[in-house]
Amino acid sequence: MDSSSESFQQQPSQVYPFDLYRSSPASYSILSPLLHPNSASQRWSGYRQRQCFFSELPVCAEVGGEDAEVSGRREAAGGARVPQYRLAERGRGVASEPGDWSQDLMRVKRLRVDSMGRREGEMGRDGHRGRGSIAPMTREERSGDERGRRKESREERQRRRRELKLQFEETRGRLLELQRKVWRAYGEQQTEEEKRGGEGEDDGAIDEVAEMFSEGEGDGHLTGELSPPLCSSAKKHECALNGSSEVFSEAPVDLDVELNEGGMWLGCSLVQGEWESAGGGEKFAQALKKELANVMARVIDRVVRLYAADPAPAQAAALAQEPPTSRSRDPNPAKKPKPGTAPHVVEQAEALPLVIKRPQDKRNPLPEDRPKSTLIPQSNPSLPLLPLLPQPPLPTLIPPRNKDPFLPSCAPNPPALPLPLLHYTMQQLFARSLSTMPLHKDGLSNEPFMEFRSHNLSFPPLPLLGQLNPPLADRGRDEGMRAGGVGGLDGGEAALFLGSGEGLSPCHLKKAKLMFFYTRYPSSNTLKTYFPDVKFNRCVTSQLIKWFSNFREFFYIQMERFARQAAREGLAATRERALHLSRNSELFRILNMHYNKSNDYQVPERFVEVSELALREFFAAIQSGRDADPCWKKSIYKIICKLDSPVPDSFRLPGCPMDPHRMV
DNA sequence: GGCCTCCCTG
DNA sequence: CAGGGAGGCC
Repeated sequence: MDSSSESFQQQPSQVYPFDLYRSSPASYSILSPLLHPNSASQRWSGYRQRQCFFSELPVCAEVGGEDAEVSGRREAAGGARVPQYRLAERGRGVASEPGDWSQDLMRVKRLRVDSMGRREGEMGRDGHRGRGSIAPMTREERSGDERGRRKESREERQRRRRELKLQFEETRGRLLELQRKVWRAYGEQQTEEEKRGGEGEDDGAIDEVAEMFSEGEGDGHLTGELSPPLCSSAKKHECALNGSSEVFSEAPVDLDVELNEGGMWLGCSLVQGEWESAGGGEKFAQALKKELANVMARVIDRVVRLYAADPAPAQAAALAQEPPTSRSRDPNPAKKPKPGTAPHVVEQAEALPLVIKRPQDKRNPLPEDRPKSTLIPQSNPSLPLLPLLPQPPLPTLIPPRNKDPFLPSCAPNPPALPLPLLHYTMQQLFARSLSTMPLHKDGLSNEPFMEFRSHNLSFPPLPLLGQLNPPLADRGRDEGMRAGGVGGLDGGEAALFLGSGEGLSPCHLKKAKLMFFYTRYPSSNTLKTYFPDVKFNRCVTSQLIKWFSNFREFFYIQMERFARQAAREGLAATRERALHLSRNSELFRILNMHYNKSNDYQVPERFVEVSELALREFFAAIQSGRDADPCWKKSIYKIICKLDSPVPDSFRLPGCPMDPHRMV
């Protein structure tokens, strides 16, 4: 198709676009780790490690007083327990990144020691100031009172800090939970993909996700080794944007130092002076709240945007994950169609009375052409998003695609739905299902849809729906069209998205139409073979048979119409031209429009031949006056029904086969 | 009778 | 495209 896969070949250094743990932990906000589950699983592992050993540490602020070495050992001990937490380690883990981890440990220790030193220094200064500013002999009593008050207020502050840290922990826990869900939803297969990525295959996908997440973000956090622990310029900007720059005018002290004993990371939203002073806790809480709100909004926004994004680049990225397959699309070389000769037909909505129909069905079923922006719901307009906060590099909150084989088998032509999830076409989902479907050995690799598969594999695994709303998603899978709803979808939308499993969907209709290119008279057994994802009963079978009956009807009507038109032509040359069915002819255009409305499948040459034969038969019958006989068409039907050709094996798979030549 | 197809109609 | 009637075939 194109060289898209090459364009996603990454240098090793590019594999981890966010490079989270090469920067000082102090350069990230408290939520940075939550936002950085890594585009690579090892980053996730690393993050989990940190989560482990940080959560193990006491929340109490006084931890900072403990011996750094002891603290280090505790960290190490926490780290040793990592494996049970690692979600995505599978074949990759700490061992693959021992350097980074130990470096991080050292950094943490160093920061902690710095913090202690700084604190002691300040306490010393305070004490000195106190001794110097208060006359030791003459104001002894007042000094005692003041000390008492100070002690009281300090205890109060410490109490507040503990409370705040507890709140921090709680919030962080929730975010972690959310992140885990998203991670599970989006798949934990990064490791496997990464392995293949060693051959440079899937870096593009990772990078694509990375790009998506880092888009519009400040790049200050992407700079490599050991960012300065204090506010970078970007962070100062962040402070300013947080409205705290004028309030916290002191030299900023990274709160990581203050808080990391509690297992938290916090950026430079606050400076130590304010934090320590009376009311600083309140400000701190406000700033924290703000940041949490921002980050939550962005997380949601990013997740939504990921699914709303135009699948094209994602597809391209995903292509690289699939082994290349043959470009030949027809098992029978004699029937191999010529590419690119069919006129483009504008996509239209279809009237599908028997098929589960939603009001949206009347709209354009292929939302690809719609502007992205309309597909991206603003998660919360009231929440400040990207512009308000120069963000740390956004993480691959959603890990790369899952290989979950248990996907709904049919992804119907998606109606234009507000939820970007439906942005993914049935073709994409169909292609996805390929990887897990048992296939006929012969011919499949030559199927058009196999080629499509090799070029279109970017879509989130449907288990995401299960994560978002497991019961409903399951219902959708189990009950097909009768799904009650998924996420923000209503029942029908969910059903359309989730595919069938039982009833017939627009996807099946489309597939049936494409099958008509090969077989005009399919037996019910044939239909069962080629609609494996349909639960056949009498009703469904008749409906499918009825579809083909309607297809034939339309076909023969057109043949008769054009045959009569040719018969009216006076000149033999004109007539001959009219009876030749080229891919540029009006008749072909009409047929293609009817059976291949989206024009994403190349009409097989065999169908063109059969159509022309039918046209000539009709013409001959009309010319000879046989059409006077009420049964004159039957002989033609007999001829045509013998011209059925085998349906490509790709149609045996659930979903809709796609012609790669049509892919843009 | 069951199934299939055609034909007509909406 | 669906519903339904008519006719043919097994």
